[in-house]
Amino acid sequence: MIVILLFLQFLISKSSIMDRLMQSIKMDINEKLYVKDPESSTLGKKIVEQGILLIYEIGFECFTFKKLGTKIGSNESSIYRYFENKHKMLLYLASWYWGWTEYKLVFATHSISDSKEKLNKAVEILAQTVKEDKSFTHVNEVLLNKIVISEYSKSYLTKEVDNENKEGYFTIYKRLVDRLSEMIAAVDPKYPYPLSLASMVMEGTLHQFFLKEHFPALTNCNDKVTPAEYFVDLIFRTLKTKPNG
Amino acid sequence: MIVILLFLQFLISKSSIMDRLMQSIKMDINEKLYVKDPESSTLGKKIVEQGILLIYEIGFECFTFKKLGTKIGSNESSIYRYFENKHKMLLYLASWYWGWTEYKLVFATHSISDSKEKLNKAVEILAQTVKEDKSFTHVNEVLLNKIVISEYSKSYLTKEVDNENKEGYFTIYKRLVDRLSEMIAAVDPKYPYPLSLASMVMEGTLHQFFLKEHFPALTNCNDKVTPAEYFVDLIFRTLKTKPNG
DNA sequence: ATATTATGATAGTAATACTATTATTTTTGC
DNA sequence: GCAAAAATAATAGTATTACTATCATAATAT
Repeated sequence: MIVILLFLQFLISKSSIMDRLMQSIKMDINEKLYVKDPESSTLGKKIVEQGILLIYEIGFECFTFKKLGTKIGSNESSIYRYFENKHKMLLYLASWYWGWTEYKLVFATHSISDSKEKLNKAVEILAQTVKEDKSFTHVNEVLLNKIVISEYSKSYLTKEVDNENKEGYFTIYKRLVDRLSEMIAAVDPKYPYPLSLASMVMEGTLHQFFLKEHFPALTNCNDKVTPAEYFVDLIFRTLKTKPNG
Repeated sequence: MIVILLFLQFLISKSSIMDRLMQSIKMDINEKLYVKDPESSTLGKKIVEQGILLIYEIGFECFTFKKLGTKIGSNESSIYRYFENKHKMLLYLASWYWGWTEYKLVFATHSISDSKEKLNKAVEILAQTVKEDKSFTHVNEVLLNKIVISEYSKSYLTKEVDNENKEGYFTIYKRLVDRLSEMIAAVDPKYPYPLSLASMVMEGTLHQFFLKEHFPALTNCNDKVTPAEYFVDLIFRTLKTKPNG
């Protein structure tokens, strides 16, 4: 009996509820990032789905709408009716990713009242490896996570950042940094750099994953030590406290 | 009398010796990064000098050898005789920058025996704002620093990283991370993540400078709080000790 | 003074990053 | 079931990029 109950609980916590929730969610992405909402048609979803695969395969630099057109058996010009250019498409995909991450974060932390436990959970969510693709949607989150690791910086390291920031293209990401910053401040209201610590964790996580893959000599993260462990440890050392203590 | 002595000491520490040393230094940059050594001719130096200005002005994406040719009144094809392509040129400039930083780091820390003081100094050097251009060379370090902040990530976030890493294009940067990591380990040999902490500081510094400029709402660094202060504080909190104590 | 080397000028190619126009499907509303 | 509307595909065209190749000329070294 208890075995069955535990198994049920496992199912609920690990999969069902969360997954169903995620499937019914429509990401709230800045409308200026697309010409026509890719969620509104089959072709649009195909563009996003196969776009993710192609960017993952050949990298953002080599990725072109022409190649994507060939891959999906569609015309280049049709893709231009959904996205102005590949930069906007990257911003769109990034917003999708951070929106998805935000849902996971909010879902996993909202019911936690203890501020340390909450922060601990938040960092685990933000720095966790996206392992399985449980989605029934057209978005492969595992690959999208890898794209974000390798390409996200390129979306803001441009001469147009300030304008694009004003247009609200980075809103979701900024809100995530802010949420994390608030959780840090809740644990230690006297810590003077909650924003910098939060933005550093967000960006540093992607970087540590990248190093683990391409510069293993520059990180202590590996098969046994996850970026999440490193950052949880870092945060609680910095705030001179322990996750639970 | 004491005033004069103090003034002399100020001059030596702040400027003369260091500057002269730097001017006579030839950066030890991987030879595969250029076709012909730009240090070996007037045109080569001009390409580097004006290249830095142009990349700073229009950003790496918009930067082309044709535009640089026009700027220096030289032919596009002549630039190709120095660098294979703009990506290699970026790697070259980055190597120059990290080589220069390494000199500053080694010079400023080698005589410090106290490990905490040494680490403190190292972080200050790595995270310091490059304010003045004291150089008599063709390289404008202030602008190069800004280029590194905005463009360095693009030099390794590519599909070719692993090959280029094998070719040794990132050697100097890696050595810097290693040096910092060693200094961290010297202060706290039991700290389990010295490499991750070091690589995070190196990368995080650039990121905090970028945020300060373009996303001030995501950082506590500003006119009064420098990234150096934030990172020194972070490191010594993490290692559960103080810079001098 | 001449051979060598460096630089400049010109031309050319394939690919990129689009825009515009027209044709053909597909969808939908009645 | 049909016409109108909307979506997609096909084609063509432009300016720019990222080169390569060749040849001419200028600078320098012996």
